[in-house]
Amino acid sequence: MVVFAGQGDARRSMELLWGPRVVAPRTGPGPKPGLSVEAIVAAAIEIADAEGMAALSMRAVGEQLGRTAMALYTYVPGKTELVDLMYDRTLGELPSSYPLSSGWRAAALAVADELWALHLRHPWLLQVSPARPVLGPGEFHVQETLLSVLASTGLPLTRVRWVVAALFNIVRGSVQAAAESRQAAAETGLSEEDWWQARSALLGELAPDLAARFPTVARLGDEGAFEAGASDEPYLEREARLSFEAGVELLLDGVEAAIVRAAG
Amino acid sequence: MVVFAGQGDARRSMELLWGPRVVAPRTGPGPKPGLSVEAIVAAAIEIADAEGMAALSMRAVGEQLGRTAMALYTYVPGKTELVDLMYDRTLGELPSSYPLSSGWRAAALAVADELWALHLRHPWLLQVSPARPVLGPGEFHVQETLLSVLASTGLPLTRVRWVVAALFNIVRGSVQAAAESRQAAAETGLSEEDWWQARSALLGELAPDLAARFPTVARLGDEGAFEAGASDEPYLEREARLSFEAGVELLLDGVEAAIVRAAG
DNA sequence: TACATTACTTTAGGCTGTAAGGAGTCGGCA
DNA sequence: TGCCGACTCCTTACAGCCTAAAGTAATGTA
Repeated sequence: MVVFAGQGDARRSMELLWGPRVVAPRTGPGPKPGLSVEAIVAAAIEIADAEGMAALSMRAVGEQLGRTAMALYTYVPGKTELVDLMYDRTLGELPSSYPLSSGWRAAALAVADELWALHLRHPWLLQVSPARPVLGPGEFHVQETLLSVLASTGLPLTRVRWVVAALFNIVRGSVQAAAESRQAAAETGLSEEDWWQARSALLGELAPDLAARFPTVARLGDEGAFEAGASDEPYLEREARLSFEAGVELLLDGVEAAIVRAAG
Repeated sequence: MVVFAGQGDARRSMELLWGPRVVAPRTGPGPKPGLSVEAIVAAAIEIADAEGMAALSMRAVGEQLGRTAMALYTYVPGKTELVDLMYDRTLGELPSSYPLSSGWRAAALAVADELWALHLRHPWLLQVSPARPVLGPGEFHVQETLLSVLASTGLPLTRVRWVVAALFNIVRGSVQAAAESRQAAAETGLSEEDWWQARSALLGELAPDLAARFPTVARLGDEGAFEAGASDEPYLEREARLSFEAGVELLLDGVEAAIVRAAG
């Protein structure tokens, strides 16, 4: 049940994460490798993007590559490590240069936007990190990017670190809502409005005292917060995006306050 | 593969979430129920608390109650619904009254602390909500609590909503790091320092150009950000707690700025 | 040509959630 | 009293999962 991640496994993982991505062709006996770690990771990412993390099985990845599941174990120690690789490689996609010419705030917003888009392209990322930190180049790359942009505020790095953490959490949290909304719509076939309508009908029936028990939530509903609005964007998804934008702005306001305080 | 959550299932779920928790003793033929939904949920929570979400199987829950896995299906439609119930019941644990006499900021900090503690007591909560919103009383309770406290800032409710979302995300994100740290230590038996030491040794060996590639991260390391410090608290866990506190403060600073802006 | 080495497959075992059908228990009615 | 029907709980079974172990085929070197 409990897997002890021994020294050997840790080394192997780190080698895969940090090692060269194009392996020099082996010289010596034995058949030529038909696959590669990178090909396997790419196939796995493709599956997770298209069908979600639940559909990601070793069999499925093998099939995608015209092999059996067990063939993958020649290249990758196990599924855990494969997922770690997927995660880290994908984080590495984040663009790295953000001009500071328009100020740190604009740059920070740009990184946040890219991070949001990255997570929305690969929503399965959100199901990965419940594991411990992967410590791969991709993860470092994201940290470096965020840290360097926010270090330009002039705040001490030890404080910038917390800003980065909070920003990352806000992005992850809000994009999660958006991703869920997409997935729910795709899986059930129900449009979001239909789903919501069915649910609120049920709520009204099974919890008639809702407004009395949760007055503030009810008031929020009364103020039309949950209306679909005119845009075509699915409502939960728009909701999530707005929450993301507002959260980031709030946080950056807090950073600005900290800068003023430090200067004053 | 794809499960269509039809109308019937939705109704059943909502009934379980919102229905009475002590069921009136049935009158009529048939053996008396030996279990109850609440007993099953409690057993499941116990297992998840003690051994993590991965150890939560229908068989395990049944065993805990002296039954087989299939016995549970008399009370609960399936594992998904059971997890939803666990999630919602646990959120319902959040204390609900936070005096505003010391100001909204103190109250907001208090809620955040309780929410943090709640998640740390039940770290599996973090693996649940990748599903769509449960819409149970516990979830509403948390929303109501946060909303009502932050509504006392005087900001319009539609803006308070984003504050709540951001706050929730910061709590969840930072507590995740703390929970992971605990779990890793428990599973590997390695103390955190040992684990970290082994990893940084590997990093130094496999990625010797780390400082050049990620200068800001390296600078952070140089400034002693990753030192253990004097306290007994495990370092990653302390790190997570500090990140939580700093993130919340930053956010509330942002809220304060918004209040000033609205007033001025 | 024989051998060592490697890629890949097949087989198998122990998990998982849950569908299906059967056994046993009880309340109410004839 | 006897039986029916409802109900709880069980056993069995199946499809899927990850992966250990062993077997097969292909390849380069001695």
